[in-house]
Amino acid sequence: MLIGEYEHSLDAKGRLIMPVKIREDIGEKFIVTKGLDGCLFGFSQNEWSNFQEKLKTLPLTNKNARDFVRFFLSGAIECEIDKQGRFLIASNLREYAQMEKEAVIIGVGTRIEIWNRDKWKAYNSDENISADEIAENMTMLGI
Amino acid sequence: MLIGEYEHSLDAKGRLIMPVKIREDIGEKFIVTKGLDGCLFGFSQNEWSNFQEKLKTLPLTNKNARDFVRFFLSGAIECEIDKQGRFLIASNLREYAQMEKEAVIIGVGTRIEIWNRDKWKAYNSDENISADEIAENMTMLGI
DNA sequence: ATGTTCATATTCACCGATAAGCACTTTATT
DNA sequence: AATAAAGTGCTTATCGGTGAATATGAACAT
Repeated sequence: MLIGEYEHSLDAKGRLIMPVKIREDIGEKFIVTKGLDGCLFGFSQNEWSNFQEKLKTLPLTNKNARDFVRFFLSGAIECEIDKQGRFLIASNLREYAQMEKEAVIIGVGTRIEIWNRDKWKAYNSDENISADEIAENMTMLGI
Repeated sequence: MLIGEYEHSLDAKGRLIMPVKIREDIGEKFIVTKGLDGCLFGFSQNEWSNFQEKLKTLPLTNKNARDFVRFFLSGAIECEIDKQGRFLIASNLREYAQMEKEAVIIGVGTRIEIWNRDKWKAYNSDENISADEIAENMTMLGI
């Protein structure tokens, strides 16, 4: 189960440290894709396989399905954690998520998310996310 | 599994670099044909057989199906990757996909797609691809 | 407080992938 | 046969990815 929030910085070549506490769970090789709200998603090999299987079932003839599959697969890259615990974020993904220097990695159960630090702060502080609202939604979900 | 997005440029003769990460998967010889949404499709020999098999199952009595089959088969050409990792895109296919200089190759699971860079950017613009729709699809797939 | 260890940050050097230019070969056209 | 156009192959330069070395800083033990 991936949890926690970790702040780190990209080096000049666009590499990022994978926090030790996550490294074990996500594995040495993992998949990074474009995510929602301007972040990147990171999946362990296992989680990614599940996801892929589901994508395979979608029909080529349906435009909506093509869009969906293109979004995730074209945006996906396999990353490998090097001896020093870093991984390279491909330049198109860096661009998509507007990553420059300061980054935040958060654990979200089945995946991690990689954010531009400022965007993450904004996303949280913004009345975007209020604890009350979250609690309300939880009730709706029967938690 | 073919994934990722790679930006490269055609040389004066219409040749394109095949990204290293794709080269292995797609094989030295592969099939390029007209694709949907204005791009070109590229299949490994194996995936091309699968694809052909699927086309065969379509009912020839249906005009729509006949058109569909003709579209893919008539445009198909076998390409070979040269020692320097490039392949030539036949001129009729180049014309079809409006390839001039800047190209994008994306991996989409069982095939690659080759796009005119600008068309790909336009396709990915906000007006075309909405995060809400993607999120909705994710929910439907239980991701 | 001091020293030790481990995680993260930063810098540098090297190598391979790609871009670009050019020359040669083959095919088509006149 | 001469010329043009398209296709193929080689060479060089540049840039990004990769690995190594070192520095910084936090956590922990003595």
